[in-house]
Amino acid sequence: MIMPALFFADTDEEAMRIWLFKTEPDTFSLNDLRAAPDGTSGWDGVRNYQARNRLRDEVSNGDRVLIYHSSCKVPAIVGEAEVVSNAYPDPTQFTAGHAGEPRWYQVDVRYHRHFPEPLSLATIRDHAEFADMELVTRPRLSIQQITDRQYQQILALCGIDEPRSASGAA
DNA sequence: GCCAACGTTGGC
DNA sequence: GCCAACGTTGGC
Repeated sequence: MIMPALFFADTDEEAMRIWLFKTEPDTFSLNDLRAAPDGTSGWDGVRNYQARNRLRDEVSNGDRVLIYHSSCKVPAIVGEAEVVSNAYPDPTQFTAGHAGEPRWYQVDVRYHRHFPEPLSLATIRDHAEFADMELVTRPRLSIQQITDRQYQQILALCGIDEPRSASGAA
């Protein structure tokens, strides 16, 4: 049997990925995550198939997550967290006495930091280099991918002077 | 609160 | 499997 190279690339290397998770701060904010026990909470309530597929198949323990506040006064990237579990069934999908094959998944995330300067959606739209960010091109997707380059640019705009190395390779 | 864009559902 | 109707998202 021949395994496609991509199979190994995805499963062997486990390169750290960078994501952007959207949340409505009125419901669950970065402050709420910080205040959670251990600064850790399950990221539940994702009810979109593409977002679900990413959570289940691509998001993995150790990945980095930018937290974006939506549906609020100043929609913005406000800080950062990290993924501290692999995907598991979202328990909020099961109503009492109605368990079954899980359809929705979640991961656990742990608070890392607020950024000194939140990066507003308006500012992101003003920067041509962010034109291909999913926040711009697919604004409704709740689990978004961030490239390494975008990540470095975002950190700089958010007032982070000495970003952690974004990948294992220096 | 409005409304455009988008995702999902369900009849055929 | 098409597509109209409907529901949701989320910026403004």
